[in-house]
Amino acid sequence: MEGMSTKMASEQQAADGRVIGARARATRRRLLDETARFLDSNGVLELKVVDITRAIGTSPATFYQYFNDVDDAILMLAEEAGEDERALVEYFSSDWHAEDGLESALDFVDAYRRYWNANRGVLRIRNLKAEEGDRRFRAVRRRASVPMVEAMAAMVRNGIEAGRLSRSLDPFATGAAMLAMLERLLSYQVGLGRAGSSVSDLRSTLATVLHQTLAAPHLPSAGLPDRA
Amino acid sequence: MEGMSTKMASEQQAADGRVIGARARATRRRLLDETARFLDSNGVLELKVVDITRAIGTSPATFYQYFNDVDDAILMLAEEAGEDERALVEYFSSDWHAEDGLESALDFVDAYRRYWNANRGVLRIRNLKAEEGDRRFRAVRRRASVPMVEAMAAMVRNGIEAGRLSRSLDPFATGAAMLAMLERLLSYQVGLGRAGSSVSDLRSTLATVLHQTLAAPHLPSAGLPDRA
DNA sequence: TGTACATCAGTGAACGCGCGTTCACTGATGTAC
DNA sequence: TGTACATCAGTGAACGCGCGTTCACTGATGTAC
Repeated sequence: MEGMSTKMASEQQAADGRVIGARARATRRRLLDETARFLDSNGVLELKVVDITRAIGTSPATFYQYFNDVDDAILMLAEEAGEDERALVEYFSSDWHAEDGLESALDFVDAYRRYWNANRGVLRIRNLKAEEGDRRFRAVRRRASVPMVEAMAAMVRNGIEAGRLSRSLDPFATGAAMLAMLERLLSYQVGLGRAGSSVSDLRSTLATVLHQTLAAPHLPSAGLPDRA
Repeated sequence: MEGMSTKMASEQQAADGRVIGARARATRRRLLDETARFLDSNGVLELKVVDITRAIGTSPATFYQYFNDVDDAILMLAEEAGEDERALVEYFSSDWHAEDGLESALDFVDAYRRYWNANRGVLRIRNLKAEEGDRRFRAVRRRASVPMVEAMAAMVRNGIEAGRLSRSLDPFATGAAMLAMLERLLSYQVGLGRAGSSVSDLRSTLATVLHQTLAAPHLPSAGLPDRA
């Protein structure tokens, strides 16, 4: 349980602590990838070590050379996904108030969608476990999302100080709300399609909401009175 | 499988189709309630019929008199929750453009929070199953959320026609996005608390985002130019 | 360059727990007369 | 009002599948000389 250095532990050691070579590392990778594939297609509720290992033509015993149990493997996948998620902060370094601010928002939405689609199975279970109170998954999720939430919070803070945004927004909560919207809505997707909203409707809607919530541009008709 | 009238099936028959009396109905209720309690506290992943039945001092065999399996029970709980969810549309009948529009939004947020907290365990698994592709859970969720999403979509449609809202919003997708934000953010709650946003920050943030996205009031400083 | 030995990597086959599920039964409630 | 019988409701105890997990082993790769 103790004794693993957190950083990159996933790439250095077997479950018994022994250092592993290149061949072993490849096997471990295949196991992780296959686990992710199963999470994408079949879901958590019927995830079985036997299936995973058989699918890549290896034996269940092999799995236990690298992971203590399935959760262990999933946690590592979640950590990897987290690294990709953290990388998304870069999309908040451009100036969303500029003329082409909505473009920046669209770029971010697209990047987030790619990220989500590449990791949906893993993220689904990460979030479930986190919500069910698993401390390890809580921690992984927090580490992944805080940077992005903070970046959005900073924009809101600026906006409030500049008088562009309502003081009834809490910066951090606003960031979290925006992230929540993205996460959840992307997991709908299919259902939405049936209801008549295309992927591009979704895309521009998300970008618009993000943009106006975080950067408060003028609306096309800003300054019109509410209807009487 | 076939042959059950959808409406109120949960209150009329045992798993074998036999009509049941008052005593049986009470037992069934206790089973459902206990299932919900387990979903709240322990989560889906370790839900066991034996535990549920033992907790209310009855036998696993009893469970199977009323439900084909655990999913069956959960589906019924999800249907019940759905009825409560549908009832929330009423909060969109008041005029969110009125002077006290933000109050309307706050009322809705509070109601939604009560709803969510009363059903979090069930909703969590309903959404998970729906996302993993289970048709029955998909259907239950759709029936529950479409009315609310439609109500919000209608507000957006009005707003766009009146020139108050951006044309880059797709009405239905916007409604879905707002619902997504609520659902997901409420399941965070705990994590947010630790990060320094209180429940009341959360409340006013959600209400503000909803209000400005759906009803586009003037902002405190509407009409100011973007910063140069 | 070849041989012996050490270490790394992988696995077949079985064990056994835990749980879903069922069956044959007991007990409770209702009803006819 | 009491008794007999029918139906409803509940359950103890066991069966057995499916899966996680392990152990003792084989095969592959690396290294010393």
